[in-house]
Amino acid sequence: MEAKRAGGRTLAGDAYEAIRQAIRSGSVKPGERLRFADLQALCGMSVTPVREALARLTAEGFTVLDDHRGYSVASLSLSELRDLTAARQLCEGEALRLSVEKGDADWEARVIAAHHLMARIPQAREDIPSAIREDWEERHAAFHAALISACGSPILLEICEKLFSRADRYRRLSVSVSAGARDPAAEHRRLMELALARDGQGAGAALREHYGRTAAALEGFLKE
Amino acid sequence: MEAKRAGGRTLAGDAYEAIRQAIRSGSVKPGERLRFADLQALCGMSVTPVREALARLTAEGFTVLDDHRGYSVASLSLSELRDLTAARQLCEGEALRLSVEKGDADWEARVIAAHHLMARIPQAREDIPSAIREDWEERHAAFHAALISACGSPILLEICEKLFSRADRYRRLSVSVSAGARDPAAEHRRLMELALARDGQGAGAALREHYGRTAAALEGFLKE
DNA sequence: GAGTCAACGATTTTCGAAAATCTTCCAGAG
DNA sequence: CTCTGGAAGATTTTCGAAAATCGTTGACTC
Repeated sequence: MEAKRAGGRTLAGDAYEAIRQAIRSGSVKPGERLRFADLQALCGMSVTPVREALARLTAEGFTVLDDHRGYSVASLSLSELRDLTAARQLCEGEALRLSVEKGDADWEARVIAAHHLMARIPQAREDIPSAIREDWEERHAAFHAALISACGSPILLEICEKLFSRADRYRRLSVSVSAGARDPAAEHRRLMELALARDGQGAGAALREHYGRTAAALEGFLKE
Repeated sequence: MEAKRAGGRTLAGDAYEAIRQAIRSGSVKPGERLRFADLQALCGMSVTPVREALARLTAEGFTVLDDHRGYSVASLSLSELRDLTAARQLCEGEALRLSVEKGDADWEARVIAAHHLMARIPQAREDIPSAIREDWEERHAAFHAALISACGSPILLEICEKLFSRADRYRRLSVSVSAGARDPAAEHRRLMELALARDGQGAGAALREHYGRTAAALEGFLKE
């Protein structure tokens, strides 16, 4: 959704990555308050770039701002998970349908390549089977992005990307809760096959079901 | 989508309002570069709150950021209008369908009240018929927000609000281009009647057509 | 004992200048 | 004449401290 930072263009970009990583990995917990003093120590910089990073994270739903009370990590809840799932089913389902309809041979190649990269490595870490592998998560995001990449709507793509990254923390929970109970590899393969077979309706339905299962695996594990 | 600022909670909030207003009113043009020196003079404050305001505006699509080259006003284009229209038809159409399905008597009252307030004043200014009245635009936004307010999905509401405000600049153009050619009052009334009659499909279709007409009125007027 | 209010401590928010970066422009070589 | 190199100027980005604000504590009144 924004300019890609190779890792050192601006300090604000670095701070964004660092804080985002701290939130995703769980080293700062949902609902926890984020003090500027701590974040400055963590990122090794002054307050200004940290402030800009938090502004971006807030726009993406990772943090929340209370005037004069500062920022804190957004909470996780069952109701937000349901809401997020429904929104993703609507937006990404439609984007996939459009993409299947409009995609050319380049798009097919992108989908196949992304799927191959993702299928090549296991989802969970070998040392901690309840934890997700960072590189798998990256390739997983790339696969879903590739699927909808031919939809022709930058705005829809931006919405989908935001929703996808916002669902990231729930996805991690899902892996640790339902380790081995599902077969995500099969679901992804089926998704790809339907898309390449130009079955837009079927692919959309499979995607919605795919997301529905992830959400269902977390029902009962989250309160409220 | 964020905490409401009564007008003086933080300077950053004031800067956000001021710059947003400058962009919407057209006193800074699409594509134009926004220098911090100018904005500081405009807002009467230091660089820090201006920077935060621009971060928020960028998240909402009003401005764009190039690393080390600063911010500039987002351009208008025919392709973005089409994209925006399609996204709004998808998201707001679904939100309206859900709202009609779930809305209670309070929701009905909110819709009727919001429509009454909007219908009570003319859309265009009396002195400059090609310019939109600020208070009408406010009530127009409130009416559309009321229609979908019972959809039960905070995330979908946030997306719709962002898309609606992002379409604001196109809407102003539409008024100046097609002054008198359409009858938006009738469209709004029909929309309300279908919603109150609990015709979710019909209301959704009417909304999509409503947006389609606004977009069509601008075809040929925008290049690219 | 309950309630009010002022002062304190912690934290955010803002400032004004310094540092870093990009763009432009001009001189000099090929 | 065109292209490369580099210094000057303009602008963004970052810093460290000052100002403003919020929550709390504790004394004081009723």
